[in-house]
Amino acid sequence: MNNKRVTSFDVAELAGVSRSTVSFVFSEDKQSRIRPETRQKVREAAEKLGYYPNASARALASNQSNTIGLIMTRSPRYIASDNFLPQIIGGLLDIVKQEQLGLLIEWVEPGQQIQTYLQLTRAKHIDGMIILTPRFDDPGLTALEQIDIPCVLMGQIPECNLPYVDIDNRASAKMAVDYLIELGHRQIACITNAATAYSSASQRLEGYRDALKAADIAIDESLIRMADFDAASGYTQMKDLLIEYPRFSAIFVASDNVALGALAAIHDAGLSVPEDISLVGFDDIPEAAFYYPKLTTVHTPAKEIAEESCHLLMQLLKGEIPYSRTINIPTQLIIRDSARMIERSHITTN
Amino acid sequence: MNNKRVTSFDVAELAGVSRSTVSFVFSEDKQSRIRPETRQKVREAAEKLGYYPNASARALASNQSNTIGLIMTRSPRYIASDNFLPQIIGGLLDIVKQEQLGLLIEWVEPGQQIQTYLQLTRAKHIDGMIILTPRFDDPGLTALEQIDIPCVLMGQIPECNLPYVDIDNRASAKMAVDYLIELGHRQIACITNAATAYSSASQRLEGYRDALKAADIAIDESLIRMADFDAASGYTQMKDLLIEYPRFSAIFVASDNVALGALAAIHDAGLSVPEDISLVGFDDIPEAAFYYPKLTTVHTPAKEIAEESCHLLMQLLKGEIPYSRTINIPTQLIIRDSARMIERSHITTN
DNA sequence: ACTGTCGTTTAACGCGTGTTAATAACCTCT
DNA sequence: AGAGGTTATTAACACGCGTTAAACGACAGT
Repeated sequence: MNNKRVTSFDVAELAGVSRSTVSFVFSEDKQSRIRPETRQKVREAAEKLGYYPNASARALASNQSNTIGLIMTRSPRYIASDNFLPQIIGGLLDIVKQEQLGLLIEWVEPGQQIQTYLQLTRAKHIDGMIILTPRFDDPGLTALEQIDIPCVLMGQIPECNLPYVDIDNRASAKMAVDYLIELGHRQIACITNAATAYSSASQRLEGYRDALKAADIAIDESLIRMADFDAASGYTQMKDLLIEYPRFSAIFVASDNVALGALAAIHDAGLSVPEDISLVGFDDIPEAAFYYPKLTTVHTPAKEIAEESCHLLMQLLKGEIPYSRTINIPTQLIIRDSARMIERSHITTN
Repeated sequence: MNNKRVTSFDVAELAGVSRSTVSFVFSEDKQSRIRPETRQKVREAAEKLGYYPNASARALASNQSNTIGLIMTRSPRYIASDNFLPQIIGGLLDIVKQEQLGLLIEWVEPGQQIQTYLQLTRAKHIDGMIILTPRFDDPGLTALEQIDIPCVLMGQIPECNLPYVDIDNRASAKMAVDYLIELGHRQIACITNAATAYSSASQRLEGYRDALKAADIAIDESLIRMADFDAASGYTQMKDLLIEYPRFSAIFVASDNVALGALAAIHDAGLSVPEDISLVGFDDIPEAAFYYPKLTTVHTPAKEIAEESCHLLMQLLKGEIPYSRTINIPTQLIIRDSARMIERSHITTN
């Protein structure tokens, strides 16, 4: 019906007050300045007219957009098979809604990082951002350090001073591999979750190495493979591994997504888990408990990570000095069915 | 360094032209109005100063935000385990980036729909929106029909005239069940993907009924269960089904996510797929090809759906009249390993 | 009745850009 | 060289709201 746009002026007119008063009513913080009855009048008028404060005008005048950005560092092709993402988005949406903020999602191309980050923040599209799985080789990060833009990394980059929220990837991976060693395995392969340009991938790989070293097991580089986030890459890498070098009784796969593919490759090779090969995953995505066999894996509390990131970012936005600029979320090994004690039978099997 | 905000005025000054000229240069469509050399000068000045046009000011002046919204109808709890979502987001991000648009993600609570939709569009946070898996019982949709807001549904709602992009859920589900019937199955159970308030769920259930009717098989309501998007609900429903009513040789599970849980329940019951029970899924999420057994399922081209939705919305935004306001994307039955011809052995097994 | 005080309300300016209508520059042709 | 026509540029207003400083009104005390 009412095709005209409703502005605060209209509301003011109907309520019999000035436009400023309307503005005061709608900026909650200084409520004390307005008399309750006046505020009530304004609210009613706004309601009657169907008034919604214009976000752009507000952003322009106040110089804040009340929107934060979630920056993804992979291409849509890989985003599409990232089962960790929904958990992150779910967690963020929850908080962002409570806080009346908007959530903008963006994908940044390699090589475009600096420009994209600057564009997003300088243009005030967003007040601050959360960078999901940052990369070592991201030149934009140092740019962000210099300019003072509110920003939180989901994942840690060594020698980078930006605030971050992360798990201890290295220790968690070590915990997983330690478990395999405890079970008697000595020949343990590894498939990473991604290329080592991603900090989580290289850190998890380090954890794998740590565990072997601590147990005095020589590291066999040919037992290490790099996957690419998704099940398909896990399948490929596992298949290769089985063909080229079948001398291992256990494997640490640094992502449940990838592990699913690995499982399929093992099945296709006529072997089974954990009878022939023990497998420990990483992430504990919701589906991991339903894989066949149910995955023993490192639980990464995605929701908590999302929430902490969001809170940290909001503190930075408000100018509060956070208790700590770096937050580590504890992980936990979830023991299910995909790993077991090594058996003699294995040796004959392979 | 340059802590002052750079405005088009600064650029104009450096380039020795007026602010309007700068504005013309940055609004690509009317490029012809500016002499190439002038444009070049402006571009260089902008580059040197690190100028990024302010999004809010631009949105305010032009009355368009160059941002579209992706509206989710479920709670974060269910969003977190939606493996279809990454594909949608990946697809949208791809196009949105090409078109220089922003993508805002929002979750709408039941009961808040009208308010949320109005708020988002009237406040010009977004120019238009895509509503993911709309619900029958969403009163906001009729509101959207009346007011003229660019909007595309990902999923069809009967008696709703809003533009939509969808697959033919009913026919696709029938195709899946037809296949089971072809394989000789007569006692076929069904677990839906969600509550029937979601259009896709009720439509897929109808397709299941259609197939049985067409084959003159009586419909046994006790063989029908409703799941809730995720594997956990699939597990629960399947377990119930196996305990209460084990007289079926095949099952149609209207979502791969849910199917994963169902598979786990079947395994836990000591049965196997497809030896004891044949299963056909729906969606063909990327992981489906790696489940155990590899899922026979209906391929839903998520990326294409995302792209078409986005394109349709953009046409609406530009005021072009689209070739068609409703787009149906064809699906396809992907035959893998989870369904097979019925065997006599089955009868003894159950 | 007048002054002073405190708590409300308002006028007016600024945020940075898009865009129209008018001006200026330039070129061609007689 | 001047008129007419085309193109390049600019001045000025609009967009809707936040916010500061000033105006206003009520009220108490002398």
